Amino acid sequence: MSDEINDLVRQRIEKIEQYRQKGINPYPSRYRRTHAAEQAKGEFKENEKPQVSVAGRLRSKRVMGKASFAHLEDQSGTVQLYARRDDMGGESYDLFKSLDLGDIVGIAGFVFKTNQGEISIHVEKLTLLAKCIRPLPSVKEKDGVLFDEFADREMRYRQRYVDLIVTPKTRQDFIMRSRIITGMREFLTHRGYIEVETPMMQAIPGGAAARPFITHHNALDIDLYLRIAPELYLKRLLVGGFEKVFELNRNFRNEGISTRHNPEFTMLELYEAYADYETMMQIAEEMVSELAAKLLGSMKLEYQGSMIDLAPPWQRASFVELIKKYSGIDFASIASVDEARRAAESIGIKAPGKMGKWEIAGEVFEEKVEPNLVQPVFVTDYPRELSPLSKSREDDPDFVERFEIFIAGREMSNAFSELNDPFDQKARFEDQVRKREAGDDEAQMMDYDYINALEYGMPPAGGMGIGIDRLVMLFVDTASIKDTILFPLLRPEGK
RNA sequence: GAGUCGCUAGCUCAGUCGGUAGAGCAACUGCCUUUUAAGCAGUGGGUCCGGAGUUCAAUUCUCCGGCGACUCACCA
Repeated sequence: MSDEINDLVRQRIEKIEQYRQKGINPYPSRYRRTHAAEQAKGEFKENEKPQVSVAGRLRSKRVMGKASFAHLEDQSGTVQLYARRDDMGGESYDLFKSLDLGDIVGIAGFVFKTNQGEISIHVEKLTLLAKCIRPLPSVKEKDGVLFDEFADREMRYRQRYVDLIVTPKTRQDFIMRSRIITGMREFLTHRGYIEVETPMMQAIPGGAAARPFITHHNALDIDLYLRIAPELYLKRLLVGGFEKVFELNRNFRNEGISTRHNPEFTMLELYEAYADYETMMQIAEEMVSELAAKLLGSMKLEYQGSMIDLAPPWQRASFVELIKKYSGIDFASIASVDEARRAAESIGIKAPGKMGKWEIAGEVFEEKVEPNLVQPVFVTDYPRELSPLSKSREDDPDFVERFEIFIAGREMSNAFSELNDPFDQKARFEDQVRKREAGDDEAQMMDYDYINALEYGMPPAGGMGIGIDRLVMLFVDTASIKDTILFPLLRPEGK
């Protein structure tokens, strides 16, 4: 708790003292309410006085002598309160007048309609439930327009609880996030998937190219890594005989923070035995478009000024052809690394010496292709060199059965037919180890136990990962990933 | 990690070509028994992010530092 005291806080603390002297407990243990605010309004009947009790936070107050209006807010919405001295008694009315914006109160009374036509609660009994001693940002609202909106982004992230109180969009966006996640669970469980939990602390961090966080287990005296992906554990479960599994939880990557990156982020990963990357495309299309239809009421949405149509089928285009289309470079007809480097440099893309041909192609893709991929598209057939866990194409082993989904210029998903050949997988790991030894600290580590698992036989399978935070960004039309994470990582405030 | 911008009352923001600051809302006092960004009258409230330097004088100028936003780099 902050020890910062200003006059406004002091005044409210003094009110608490006054309440206590009058025998009013400013923090009572419980209050039984009969209705949520929105529900209470639904009880209105002409010429009747339906009794309700509600509880919530006082968000506005208009005292007009011996009568007052206020708005009470709970999670369901807001309801206006009407308090009259003659109906509740002087002492109780004085308490009402002394309330501050932000106080949490219980209200018992009857539902009626004001002259202005707003269904309200006529207060008969007021109970203080929690005194708010810190002043809230004084956001006001008329016809859905906010005045003096709480705008300090730093404060909104650091004190998300305040942001949630005063910024309706923040509340709505996180409810949307919850619905998306719930919707995904339903979608997958209805298809026979089971949800599993695999280690977040791993001795060998695998399944992605990223720098991990390191932690230490004291009793075993070993270093452990926070997982960068659950992939290798989920595929061990395919070996074990679970045929449809998913995990929807956090990954941790020790990398930069940006509008699109938070060190801990939420990923859906799913794996299905006897399926392949084509199956994953169908699941992605169906799941995302169904969620949009259900939660947004439309498969079209506006994201940062662009109209995006999520209705299936989504466009499909190969990695190589997209690069050719947007950069003019045809990597399929380029034989040497030097030639690839010259081609990239000719369009202003740097290609450091240790990069291979397809890594250079990856750079060109990021630079020239990604920003153009506004409508949903499956980018297919990645080079094997960039895909150490994907199964090679049978007709062209230099490429793999893999796709990434791009929407609004962002990678939303990565999926492939899973590499289940232990010999091939071991060779790919060895290749990664060489890159690692050459200084690529994002190359993957050898995982002999994973190879061991594959040696028992993993059924052919399709798998997919979907970045949840980014998908939520799309659905709630926000430019920063921080607006989809309740408590994004910020540097601690120095004192 | 680099660059740009920002940090002034509880909140949203003005402002000071260097002479220690102002508005609206919020708060306090008074009036007001159907208001709703309520209204009217009055009052209080600030180490102007921190430190150092220049100066008679720094919130303002310079430098260093802190935190944030955005862009870039890394990445999903």
